[in-house]
Amino acid sequence: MKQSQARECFAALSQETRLSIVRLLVKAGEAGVAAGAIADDVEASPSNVSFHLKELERAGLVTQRREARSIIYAADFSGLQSLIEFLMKDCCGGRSEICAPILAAAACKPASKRSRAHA
Amino acid sequence: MKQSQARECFAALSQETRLSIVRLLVKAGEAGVAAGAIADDVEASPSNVSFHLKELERAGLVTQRREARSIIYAADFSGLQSLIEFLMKDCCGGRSEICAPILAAAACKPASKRSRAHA
DNA sequence: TTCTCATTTCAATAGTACTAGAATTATAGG
DNA sequence: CCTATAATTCTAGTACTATTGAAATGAGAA
Repeated sequence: MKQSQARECFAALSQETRLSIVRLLVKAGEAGVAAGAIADDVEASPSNVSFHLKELERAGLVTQRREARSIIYAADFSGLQSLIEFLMKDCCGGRSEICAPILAAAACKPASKRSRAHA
Repeated sequence: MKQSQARECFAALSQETRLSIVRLLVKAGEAGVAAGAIADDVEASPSNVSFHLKELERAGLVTQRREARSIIYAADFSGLQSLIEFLMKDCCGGRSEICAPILAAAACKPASKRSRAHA
């Protein structure tokens, strides 16, 4: 990923409504969420959500597909991967004992912030 | 990390000069870089870099310490950790087979984009 | 103390992004 | 074909953010 593209991704994520949308879609996974349902969830007008979704798509963070009358949006996990990769690339001059725990902490946790799993 | 704070982080990273600074400091690791040297590296005026460093500090992405006449800035790796954690939290409804490879790909690679290590 | 270097603060300007509402396009059903 | 629904596009107004250069601050050296 080039720096200019990473910048666009961060810009996309720097806006309240858009960040809420991405978080919603990250939770939703591959199933995705229809545009209207997204607007309900983040409590914004349809036109406003449409504007932000286009922005997120341009940044490569979400994908869209039509399903009957609805348009379903889903997080683009490969885009997220590239972004994190870009941010941490060459970190610490390659001393992985510093950055390894950072990524370990980010590992997929099922709806609980604590490390003590209670599922 | 709260959403508002994550938003500030992304906003901080969404600006060309600031993103260059963070990448520089991520590479530099704990040793850090003096403000003046940062300005040279990213090719911006001292006052402009100072403005951006303050912004990055406010977001919790860099730390500063004084060393003689210079002020040394370093990446705040715990801040970066929290940010990635926030972005990927509860992802895919807990189906780690989807998000695990994302984080694996982001693992610390010593200055080479390819997986074939040649150090 | 006085001088010098490194960095920050300040004030003004210019550029960019966000929001809301009305009109438009696209799909499904009667 | 005509109506209803889902979503997007367009336009205009408002607010925020970045940049620049000059002046001020703070730390060390003579």
